[in-house]
Amino acid sequence: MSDLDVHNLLASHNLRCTRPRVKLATLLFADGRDRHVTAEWAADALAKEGDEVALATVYNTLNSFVEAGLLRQISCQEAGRQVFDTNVEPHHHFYNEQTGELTDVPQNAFRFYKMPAAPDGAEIVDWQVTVTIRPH
Amino acid sequence: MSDLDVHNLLASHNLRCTRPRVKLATLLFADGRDRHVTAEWAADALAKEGDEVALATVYNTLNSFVEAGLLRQISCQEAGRQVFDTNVEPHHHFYNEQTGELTDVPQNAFRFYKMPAAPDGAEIVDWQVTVTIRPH
DNA sequence: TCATAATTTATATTCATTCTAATTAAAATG
DNA sequence: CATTTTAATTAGAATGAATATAAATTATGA
Ligand SMILES: [Mn+2]
Ligand SMILES: [Mn+2]
Ligand SMILES: [Zn+2]
Ligand SMILES: [Zn+2]
Repeated sequence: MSDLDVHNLLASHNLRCTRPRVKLATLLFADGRDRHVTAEWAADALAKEGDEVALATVYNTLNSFVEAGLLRQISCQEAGRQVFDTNVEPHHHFYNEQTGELTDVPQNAFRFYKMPAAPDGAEIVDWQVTVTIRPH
Repeated sequence: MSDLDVHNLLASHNLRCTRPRVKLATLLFADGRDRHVTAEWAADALAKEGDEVALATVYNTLNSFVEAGLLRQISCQEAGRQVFDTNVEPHHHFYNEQTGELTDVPQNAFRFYKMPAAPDGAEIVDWQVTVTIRPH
């Protein structure tokens, strides 16, 4: 993903093109890989490249990205810290209980022939599976 | 669940029978209902009954109950606070996105004919589904 | 270029949770 | 029952993640 692509990505999501946003968008989206990151991880990764960004700005930016639909906030495992997922499509996760690492599982890796009905007065809007795995 | 039952429950899990533990065990297990509670909720509930217990003790006790297998710690939704589940059997959850409320879904409410294989070098130890629901 | 509104940032603040260390209480022992 | 031992409780301090504040900076477009 080129500088221009990052610029377009931000612009097309109504996000002003600022240094912290360009750096973070490049870090998170440039290679198209799925990532599950914390604010601290992102701040450290930028710092290692010499691109210091205030931690408050990292939080602000990640939250803006969520609001813009570029990131999704996930809250499975590791209670106590927010994790941001670069994959905003519906999908599931492997959770490695040794390392805490999350890995994507495609939506269609599960096929159910029985699902619970929604409780009265409610509708199902989403479902996601967390598969806990253990290295052996 | 009588006082004696609570005493036996604690004793059989190698937990000394202290006032905070009796109060919390009664609050959480006496009526056999499934509950998903935070430490703060439990502390408030005890205080309302006139059974003040220090918040640190509530945390200590809930964590002891988890270690003893009386509670399970769940970490879906509402990142930033621990939720303790009185149902320690494998099961799934409805998550009401309006209220944040969690409701149990029995393990057998899902039947699948396709599940992902575990990644190389790992085995699947557990899987759980969070079904997000919205009142309509 | 200039004006305006948005963003960044250092810092303070909030909130959930854990830690510390002194006190209290439960169980075990004689 | 009295004593000893060991574990649990607690107030208050400390930690750590995340947000709020408010002053300085910057992006954008007029
Ligand atoms: Mn993912
Ligand atoms: Mn449950
Ligand atoms: Zn740009
Ligand atoms: Zn008892």
